[in-house]
Amino acid sequence: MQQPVDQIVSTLREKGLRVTPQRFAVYSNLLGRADHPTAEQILGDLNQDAPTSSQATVYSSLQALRDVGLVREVLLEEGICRYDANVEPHHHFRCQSCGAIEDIAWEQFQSISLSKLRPGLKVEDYEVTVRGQCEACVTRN
Amino acid sequence: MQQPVDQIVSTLREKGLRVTPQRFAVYSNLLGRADHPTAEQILGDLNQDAPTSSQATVYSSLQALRDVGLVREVLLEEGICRYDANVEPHHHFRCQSCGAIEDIAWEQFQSISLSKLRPGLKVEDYEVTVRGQCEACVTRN
DNA sequence: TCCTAAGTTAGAATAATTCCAGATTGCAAA
DNA sequence: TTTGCAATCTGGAATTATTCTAACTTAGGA
Repeated sequence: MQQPVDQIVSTLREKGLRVTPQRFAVYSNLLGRADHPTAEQILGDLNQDAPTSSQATVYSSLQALRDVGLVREVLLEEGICRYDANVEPHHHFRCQSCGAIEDIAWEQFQSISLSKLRPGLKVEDYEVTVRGQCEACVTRN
Repeated sequence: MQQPVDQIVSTLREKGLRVTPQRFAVYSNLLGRADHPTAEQILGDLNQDAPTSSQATVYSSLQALRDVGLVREVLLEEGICRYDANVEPHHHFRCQSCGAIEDIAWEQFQSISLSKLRPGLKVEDYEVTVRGQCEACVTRN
């Protein structure tokens, strides 16, 4: 998941975003983690050692990244908006016990047929959310 | 979708909830509409003519109803939590243009096979979210 | 190097939801 | 039918997540 600095910089440039230290840090942080953090968690991460970004900046960076399609939001819990730098189509699993979120490969549900949906609807995208218990929680109980 | 008063009352009782005018009103309102309102919309509805419920009560009623499985939340937009009294399994379609939300019958995606998911995961539930444009918006453009 | 539109900031504002502590009430049992 | 009380309701304050504002800073093209 780790990408070299140069590559991140050029990805941002390609999308027409100016590369600021804050914006770079937000995107880079998101690329470097497998979980799906909230804006708050990213902010905490970035400012862990020394203050580098204000909260308004983290929010606006995330919005900018989302607008150009480098980041997508993941809505699985009430009132909690998480972010994901993996924009390859994929689905999500959420553990009802511990809250852990895992990616599910797109191919899992490739069989889905949208053909029988009410005619007139123009489908652009779809996503499957699976809920249950993760391996750790299953064995624990 | 409209249910007789007695039936709503006994449904609530069966779930072990006390039947208060406020709780009844929230559930009844939700049963009577096809859309997926927010807590705020329900509150506005109930207090349209005369004040009947405080906002704290609407929130807590929704929580109580959700806890016993009479209502489920629908998370399709960032920061917006909607409620749905249709707890029969079904999926959702959301129009990216006008924001309209439609139910999709469960059978549409019954073909989904969860067998190939990472072993160890215990699946309890899943839901498909489809995004695109509704008929009205397609024809408008 | 300079210029300026884009980005950043702290702090205030807004919005959604929850908390609180006292008043009320549904309903089970007498 | 009354009664007792735990569950529920209430307004207002508190909390949390997010956005706005207006002044300051800066990335990067010319």
